[in-house]
Amino acid sequence: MLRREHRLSKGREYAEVYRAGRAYSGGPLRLYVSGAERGKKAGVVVSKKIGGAVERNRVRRLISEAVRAMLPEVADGTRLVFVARPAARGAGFSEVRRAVGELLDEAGVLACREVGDDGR
RNA sequence: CGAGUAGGCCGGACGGUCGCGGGCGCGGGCGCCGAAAGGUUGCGCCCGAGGAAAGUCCGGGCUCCGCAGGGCGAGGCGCUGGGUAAUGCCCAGCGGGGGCAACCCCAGGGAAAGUGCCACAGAAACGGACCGCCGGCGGGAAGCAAGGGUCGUUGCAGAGGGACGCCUCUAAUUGGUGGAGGGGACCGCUUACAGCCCUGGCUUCCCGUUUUGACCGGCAAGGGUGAAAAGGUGGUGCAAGAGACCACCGGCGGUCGGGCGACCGGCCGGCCGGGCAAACCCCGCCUGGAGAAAGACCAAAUAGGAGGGGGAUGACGCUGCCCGCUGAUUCCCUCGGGUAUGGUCGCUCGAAGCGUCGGGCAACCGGCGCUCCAGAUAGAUGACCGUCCACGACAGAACCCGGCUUACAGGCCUACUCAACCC
RNA sequence: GCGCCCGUAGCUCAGCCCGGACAGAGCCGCAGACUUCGGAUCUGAGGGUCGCAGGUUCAAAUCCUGCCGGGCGCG
Repeated sequence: MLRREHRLSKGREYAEVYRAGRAYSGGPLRLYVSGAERGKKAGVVVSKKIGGAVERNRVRRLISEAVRAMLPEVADGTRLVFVARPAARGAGFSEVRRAVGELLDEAGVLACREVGDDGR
């Protein structure tokens, strides 16, 4: 799980990303991206279509862990919302991490590449 | 060793690196976010989902409704005694049912308070009489008509269909067995007349010699129907019968004894009474409403507005109705706006857990000692690596407890029963 | 966190309250008739664990209890 300062906390913030942001889909996930003045925040949405509480927690934790590992590479002033699609049911960590990386790359939010590979 | 019954326990383990939520301690406030309230850091130590956290089916605590009131209604529960904060839960027993047994199952009050229902069949579904049996009213044989029953998933008959390596005739053939007629097991349809049995009647004959009608009276055993038929079985008895009487059994009433009680046992009386209350109902007991988005506090207030209607002749609320209580910048509807206005508390120490001693058959209760064991708020348990095994099921707290129900890979322990064999 | 409703033929529904013996209707599909063929029409047959499991009752789609699945509403 991300630190609290890097989480989206209000329903209003999610609605803002949905309304003003762009959407990208790939594999088991869908990503909404919008900008902000400062800070980096991300949220994860897993609906009941995925399964029971245990399975939903499992999917959300895998996504959070993948995002946490890549967060230093994300540009400042970014709002992210990941939505799990039905294919995410029962996915492994490596699969989720690859999907998160591809979506972030496609969205063009990995601005701090020049920092180097010590970012993780 | 095998088959089984009951109860209880565990729910992958260990180590390392990175990461998340909370508590405590120590650096110190600045800075930062915010309109404000308030929030936000680093290091160290400790803690961090379940037996069902689930379903939300019961019962409570807690909070608010001024109190938690009375009556009606509605709902729930229903053998007895106990346990408990309380229960529809648990324990011990009683009664009934099942199992060779250990043991298991049961919404298990009232059917002489009343109403209702019991299809079809049957005379009749609760105070009944169809066929019958007996008496009044002798017996036998033959015939005739009648009533009832049965045969009957049948026979005879009728029209139809019809297997067939069947029969006859015809001689039809474009590389292929035709056409016509007959026989025919069998199949369903129609017919319900006949046959057989029982009952009484009429006629004739014979014996006998008071009266005669498908009548009157008595009876409820038997037949038959049904899930169920008016206590059961056997006997006595009688015109035929019957708890009319007798024995045993079952039920009911009384009484005596045992038990706190449900109930059990003995004796006496006497035979009276179908089932359904998870049908209405009667009796007894229980239940005020809303729910953590409960509720309290802080900050900001153009985050509140417009129109219509009701309201001190009592709105709204406590409650579905009445009484009683409360007592108003309020309540209801429509339109447009907004999308929990922001934050802190409530928030985890509790009918708590573990150990031990004592009481109790047990559920459980009491004493003493020790322990602190999630508390998030878009919501904390994850990723990677290594080792081991039986290769990991069902499944995630959201105010808190006690139960019930449901889901579940695999494993362990204890007690008991039955059967076979060995000593 | 509360409250309510529904599961019956392939589909849409009756029947349930007040239990009774073949569980019905329409549509679709199938077969036959009509037609040169098809449509329409007519005729016929088939198709059901009444969501699941227990219980009450002589008897359960119907009554009771517990589950499963689906849907709706309130704050």
